[in-house]
Parts: sequence; structure tokens; C-alpha cells
Amino acid sequence: MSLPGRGSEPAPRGAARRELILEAALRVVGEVGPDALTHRRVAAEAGLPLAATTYWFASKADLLAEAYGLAAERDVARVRALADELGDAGAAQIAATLARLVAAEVSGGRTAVIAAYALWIEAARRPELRGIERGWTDAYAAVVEELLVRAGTRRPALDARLVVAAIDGLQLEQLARDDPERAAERMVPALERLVGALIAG
Amino acid sequence: MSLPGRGSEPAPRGAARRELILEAALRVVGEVGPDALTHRRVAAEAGLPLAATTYWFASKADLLAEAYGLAAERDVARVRALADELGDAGAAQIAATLARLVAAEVSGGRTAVIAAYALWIEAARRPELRGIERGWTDAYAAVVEELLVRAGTRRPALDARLVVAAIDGLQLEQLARDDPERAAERMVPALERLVGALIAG
DNA sequence: TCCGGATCGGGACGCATGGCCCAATCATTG
DNA sequence: CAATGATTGGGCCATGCGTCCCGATCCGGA
Repeated sequence: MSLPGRGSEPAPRGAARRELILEAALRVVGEVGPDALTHRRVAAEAGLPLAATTYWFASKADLLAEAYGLAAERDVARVRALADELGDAGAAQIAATLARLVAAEVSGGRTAVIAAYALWIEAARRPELRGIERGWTDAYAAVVEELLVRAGTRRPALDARLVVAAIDGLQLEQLARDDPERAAERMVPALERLVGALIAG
Repeated sequence: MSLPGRGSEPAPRGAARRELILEAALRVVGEVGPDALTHRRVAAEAGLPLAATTYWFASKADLLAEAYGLAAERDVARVRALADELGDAGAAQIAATLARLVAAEVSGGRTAVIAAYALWIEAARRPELRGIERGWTDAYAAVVEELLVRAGTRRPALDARLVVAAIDGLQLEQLARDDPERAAERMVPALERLVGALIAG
């Protein structure tokens, strides 16, 4: 999304602001919702003057789309890092580690997770956002597929989609619970069961 | 939610309005989002005067909660009816039928499905709504569990949760696509694979 | 038939908030 | 030490909201 070019300039004074604003936007989306994404609120959340948001983003739609892309980028990077770490672990290991990652997101980064799904819903309503969502989901699935191949699946693509779908459903389930700290103990067995069954079959 | 007592009175003039308003509210939530749930908009959507919504519902929170309950009630009724129809079908049959049902929802009742997930997200933000969501998910899972037991699962509760999670994730995936009419052909193989693997293992 | 409470309808007030825009200010460069 | 572009502050105007109010209408019981 805003990847190309980053790092070339040392982010003088403005570019850093840009990211500050995007992060504030994600926080607002997570805490209140996309409809609350007003210039004023985002600026306040970022601790910046009102004009800062209108200055850096042409429209609210731009701001939303870029924030969406940033969230996707970061999330995919997180799984990819985990996949690289995992090396050639077994099925159970993979499932448990993956489950612990997503459970940690739901416990610790609750707002970010809520923002992710809120944006997903928004993409369902606005076609121009769907590309971002599909990119996110596909990239995520690609990493999972890689893991499942190492574990020995016979239907890599299909199984990866299933695992990703299950992760999303389980995360959603956890979001409606009051004890996020127990997310891991609920998700680990579920994913172990799922991956185990898929590998076996 | 509004189950008890329904059917006893023939829904005079007011009670019908009440439901009309709730349906309009769900439509608004699906099309625009929960933040757009204002008296004016809901009244307009229902084709009723502004005063109608304030008359029948004390607050927006009440309206939202009752609409949420209604959506849950109807959705669960739909799966239950399907489960009753299915009788003692095999695993593949169960998976395919279930997949076709949820695919049909995403194709035909897109707005309602979006509303369902939008409300779910809202429940993640507001603890007072979480009970409704858990009731919905649990009731749904109970029906699925019944089906899976008939199919011969060894881990009914866990597998039911997994199937429900996968359904949610897959529905969400479909919502971000532009060709909802193909939802069935994407969901049927996935659920068949999932249920097959779970039964086998 | 008549009555009183329930129900319905339209409108007006006051308030909060949003996007937009412009003039003032600041920082860096040449 | 200008000059140019980045940045900020704040005001303007429109929109939309919740709430309240009062009169019209309906309906079942006395």
C-alpha cells in the first residue's frame, strides 16, 4: 500500500506524521467504527491539529483505504515471521503455534483485531475496498498453505482456506467473550484438532 | 427475545409495526452500519413517520438489542429447520446441505448477513450485547453438533465449534467477493472436506 | 352509543458535529 | 535574509440528530 518508497527517504517530518495518522485511524475504527472516522476524531486520537488529516489525506476514503492496507501488511508480516521461525515443525506444533499467535492478537491487540473485522465488513459494503481484503486473505492463506504443505497436507489450497476461515471464525467467537486471556486455551485445541484431522485425511 | 406471547394475540395494529421497525433496523445495520441506526433513518426505511420509532422503542440501544435478537432467532430457526429436514443423512450430505444454506444466505440475503457480522463486531465493543451473540452462536453450534453426532463424530462439541467457525470465516470470505452467486460452489467443497476430515479422524 | 386510553402523525426547537476553507505561522533552502 | 512550501488554528455554514409537543385517530369496554 504505502510500501514502495518507504525507507528511501528518512521520513523527514511529514512522513512520520502520515503513519501516526494511519495508526490513529485504525484505533478509531477498532474502538468506535468506520463511521466515526472523522477528521476531527482521528486528529484528536493522533494528538495532532485538525488540519493535519486533511493535509495528508485527500479524503476520508483514502485514509480508510490506506489504513486498511497498513493493517493487512502488518498482519501478514506477523504470520510470515512466525512461519519462518517454525521451520519444519510437525502438524501439532504448527497448529498450536498458530493458535497461540491469533489468540495473543485477540487478547493483547483486541482493538486492532476488531478494526480488522470492522474493515472487512466495510469491504463487504463498498466494492472498492474488496481488493484490499482479498489481498490480505490471500496473502495470509498463502503463508498457511506453506505451513500445511510442510506438515504434509494432500489438499494444500483447500485446507489453507479452511484453516484461515476457522481462524477468523474462532477469533470472532473470542471477541464476543469477556475473558480474552483464555483465548489461547480455547483456540489451541480447536486448531490442533482441525489441522490434525486435515493432515490425517 | 420477543418469542413468548407471539401468536397469542393476532398482532393488532401496533405489534406488527414493531416488527416492521425491527426489520428496517436490520436493513439499516446491514446497508450502512450500526452507527446509522437513527430514529429518522429507521423510520424512513420502514416507511413510517418519525414518531413511530420513538413510540415503540425507548432508546436506540433497545432497538438495536431487539433487532439483534430477532436476527439470531430467525437464523437459528433456519438451521434447525434444515437439521430436521436432513434426518439421518451421511456426512457428505450434511456438509453439502449446510454449505448450500449458508451460501444461499450470502447470495440472497446479503444485507442480512452483513448485518449479522456488523452486530457481532458491535458486540465485541459493547459488553451488554455479548450475551445475545453468545446465545446465537451457542444455539447454532448446538444444531450443528446434533448433525455431527448423527454423522458419527468422536468430538461433537469441539467439532461443532470448528464447523461453526469455519462457516463464519467462509461467509466472511464470500462477502468480500463480487460474485456471490458462486458462493455455493466455493463453500460446498470446503465444508465437505472439513466435515469429512473431522468424521474420519 | 359513548368514552378514555392507546396509537399515530407532522412539525419545530436546540444542540452537536462535520467538512471545508483561508489567513497566519513556521522551517528549510538557496 | 528572503522565499517557498509545509503546517497550523480557527471560523463558517450546512446537516442531521434527539426530543418534545399537540392534535388527530383508532378501538375495545361500559
